[in-house]
Formats: sequence, structure tokens, C-alpha cells
Amino acid sequence: MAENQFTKLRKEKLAKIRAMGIDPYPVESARSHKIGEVLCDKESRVAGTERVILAGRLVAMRRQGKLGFGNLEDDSGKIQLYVSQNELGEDNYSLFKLCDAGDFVQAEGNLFFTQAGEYSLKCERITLLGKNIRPLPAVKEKIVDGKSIRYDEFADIELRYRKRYLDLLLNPEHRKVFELRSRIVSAARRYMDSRGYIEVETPILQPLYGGANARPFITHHNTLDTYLYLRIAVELYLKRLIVGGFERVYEIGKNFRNEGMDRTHNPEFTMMESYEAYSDLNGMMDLVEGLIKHLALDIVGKDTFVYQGHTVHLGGSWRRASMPELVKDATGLDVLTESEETLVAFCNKHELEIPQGSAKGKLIALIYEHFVEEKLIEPTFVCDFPKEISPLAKAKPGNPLLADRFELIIAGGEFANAFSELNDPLDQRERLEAQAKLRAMGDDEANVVDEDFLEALEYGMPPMGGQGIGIDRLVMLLTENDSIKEVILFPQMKPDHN
RNA sequence: GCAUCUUUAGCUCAGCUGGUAGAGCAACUGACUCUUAAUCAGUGGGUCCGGGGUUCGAGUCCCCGAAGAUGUACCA
Repeated sequence: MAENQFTKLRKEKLAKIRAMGIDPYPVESARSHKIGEVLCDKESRVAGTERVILAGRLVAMRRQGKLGFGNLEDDSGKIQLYVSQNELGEDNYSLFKLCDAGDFVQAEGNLFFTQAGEYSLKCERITLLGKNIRPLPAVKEKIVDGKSIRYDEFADIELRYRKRYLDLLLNPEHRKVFELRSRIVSAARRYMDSRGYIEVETPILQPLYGGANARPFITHHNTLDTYLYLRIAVELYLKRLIVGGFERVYEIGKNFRNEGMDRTHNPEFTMMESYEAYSDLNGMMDLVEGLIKHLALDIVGKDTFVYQGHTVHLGGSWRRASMPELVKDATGLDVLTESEETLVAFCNKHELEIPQGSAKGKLIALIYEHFVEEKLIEPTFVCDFPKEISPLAKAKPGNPLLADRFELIIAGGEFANAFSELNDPLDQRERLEAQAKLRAMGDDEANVVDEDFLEALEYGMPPMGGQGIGIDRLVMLLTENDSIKEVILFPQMKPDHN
């Protein structure tokens, strides 16, 4: 960014400060209290003679000649500084006069109430800890009846994403979203840990990618002179760990999918996947429902959320429904008994675009997605997916056309995906080879055949349940944000050419 | 990807049927020893998102492009 009038003036101040023999970026600081600490027990602190040293960012200045007020903020709170030449002496006060809103300072003195009754630090010494040379956007705040009214709010959405540090600094409600995200993720870890799961880390750079239908990012390793893929899912590696004898594993981490970006998609996003030996689809429903309810009720503290224009209730017992029945209720079509030709005709009639190489299973999913999914507002486990589009899931007992799989739908969107995992190595090979044929026919999101994974299965894998939850979307719901960019600190943005 | 809207000072915004750019805050100078959106007086500050075009004249009209938002299609 080019130098502007502001940075030029502040660099001149910097030179003046240095000419006074003061280092504007000293190594040492000596904070005795966080601001939040001294905001408690105000009366007794004022009555006593306790000296405190506070440190933080100067966020506002009100100067009047040989007296001035500033607001000092750290991550625990904000307090007013009372700065007078009488207390500081001329030299130190002249340093204060060179300070700007945005500087980091250390202030030493006693706590007192001003004539206006505001709890403040009466400064006896101001030390500069870090000079600012680019002014912060001038947001002003007034407290009326305990509620904050902000003027000239830093509100430009694009700037908020591109300069997230300013958003966090100037918009406390956005900082709270990320604090809550952090608590949600750590609570999810504790929830899994307390159920005997161990957290693992598997490769992000993979020689083959798999575990989902998606196009990958490709990168290159110089020393190996080989192409690698950024993972699109962790499924196949976690299953290898179950083969290796771990019975309960989970991973929370980034996946990368080389696809479009919009309100609910970022190219890199966070998933939690878990696998549990000797469990199955029902076990996964209990796990997912228990986890999300715990996060809502115990961490966020409520069970009703407004999301994407809908009011969603997470309390109560969640509905478990069958995809073919849902489709039948919505369209009258019995997708299990109707012929593929009938389904094609139905899709054509409703102008649903049929992807290349779609067989019956894909048609059923297509019809479901258009006529059912977006209408499912309250949490619903949609079971009985077509087996054909579930290449890593076991067949449903008693119905070879269906998979023992569910997706959790809330407010018309997918929040989790789970199966009774396929552990028959020969069946798995057939399914992946069928996927490879789809690829050959032009479906570039179909799975690839991972021989190393198939070999692992051949050594034997116990029956198990596995699930994946999209963490970003869960945080969107739990923080009531309709855009994924609001819950990712640094969302992917196109280069800014201006 | 397509459609619509937005882009003007550091921030938030105004700018009419085309006439040569404004406000508040921030900044700077001065006054001010209990202010708190401090106040008062004064001053400076612009690639009007970028590039073309029409016109005597374009922030404004037309075309191309960029970024963002929203809707829509596909993927979590």
C-alpha cells in the first residue's frame, strides 16, 4: 500500500520520539494486571493504594491541553486512562502527546473514579510499547443504557474479510463468533476423547485422493518429482488405522475441494470424521445427535437457532426417515419399483439436468435433492441412500439396492454423512472399479481405485460405523451466520487488483 | 457459470435530467487540567474500482474488464 498522508505524519512522530531517546518498539514490558482483573472489586481497588501496570492498545484519545483521557484495551477488557501533566511531568507528558489511537502503551498508576464517576487509571507513567503508523478506521462508540451504539462502524464486508485483523479489533461481535468457534471445536474434541476416541493426524498431501466425490487440488513435490493431491477427505486413512488395531479414531482438519465458492462453500474447509469399530449406522446417529446437542445446549447454551431464514429446534428426538419414502411423499414416485426410464422421464419433465453417465441411483438422489432436501428444516436423518452412489458403505441389510447410510439434514442443508462402513474387500474392489468406470465415462468426481487401501481391507477390517461432520457449517448454524465467510477467519478471496 | 445490485477522502456515506466533487468522523494547527461520539476555531486531504467510447464537457450516459454482495445451478 502506498504511503499516505497519515503514515507520513506518523513516521515523523516516530522520528521525534527517537530524538527524545525513547525506543518506540522496546523489548520489555511489565504488565502487572490484565485490564479485566482490575475491572473487578472497583471500590476496594480505589480505596486501597495498589499500583497497577496495565498494557494494551490505546483505542481512543480525548485530549484537552495539559490533560487527556484515553481508552486502553487488552483482550480482557477496556479501561479509561486519566493522563495529566501534573502526574506525568513534562517529559513523559510530551511523549503522551505524540501517542495516537492505535499505539500499544503501558500505563502505571492508581485506580480512581473521575469527577464524572468513571473508573479510571490515574497515570503516573506512560511507556510506549509499539507505535502505530497507520491509523485505525475511526469507529466511535457510545454506551446508552448499557448498550453500545457504534458510529461509522467498520462494516464493508469485503474489507472485513480481507483485513480480518481490523474486523476482529473493531467489531467485538465478530470476534465472539471465532471465540465461540474455538470453544465448539475444543468441546467436540473433549466429547470424542471422553468416549474413548483418539485423535489422529493423517496426510494432507496424498499420492491418491479418495473418500468423497470431489475434484482435488494437485501439487508437486520437488525432491520426489511426483504429483500429490491435497486430501478431499480423511476416510481411507482413518480406515487403515482401524485395520491397524485402533478401535475409535477421529480427525478434525482441513479438506480441500477444487470446486466453486459461494455462501456455503470455501475451497478449504474443516471436517471432523470418526470411525468406531463394532458400531454401525445406528451408533453413528446416536453419536452425531448427542454431539451436536451437547455443543448447542452446553457450549452455546440454547437449542433453537435461526439459520438461513428458518427457525431450527435441536432439542427433542431427531426424525429418522427413509429417502425413498420421503421422495414418494413429495412426488408420488416409488423410486424403488419404478424403472430407470420412468425416472429419466420424470427428471426431464421437471427440467432436472441429468449428469453424464447417471444410473438409477444417481437419478433417485437427484429427485430427492430437488424435491425433498431443501424442505427438511428440522434435523432429519435421511437414511436408505442408493447403494450405487455410496461406494464406501455397506448394503442395507435386506435390501441390496440401498446403502446403510444417512445424511443429517438441517434447514435444507447437509450437516453430516455416515455409513455402516464396507469391510468386504472384494465388494469394495468391485465398487471402486465401478467408480473408475464412471470416471472413464466423464464423471470427474467419481472415486479412484486405491490399491493400497484395498490391500489393507484384505488383511481384515472389523465392522464399524463412520461419520463426517462439516465443522464450518455446524459453526454457521450454532452462531447463526448464513455465510461460511463469517465463520472462517481468512476465507478464500479473489486477488484484489485495486 | 448465469442474473441483479454495489464500488466516490483513512472510515461511514451524499452527489438530481451530464456542467468540472461534498458531509460527518479521523488527520493537522491553535485554545482548553475531570473528558467520554469531548468541545470551539482554522487547515489540508480524491487514480470518483480499472480501460475504452459518446460529448464542447463524464463521478453521472454507452461498451469491455476487476472485486464484492445477493439470488440461481453444481459440490460438504
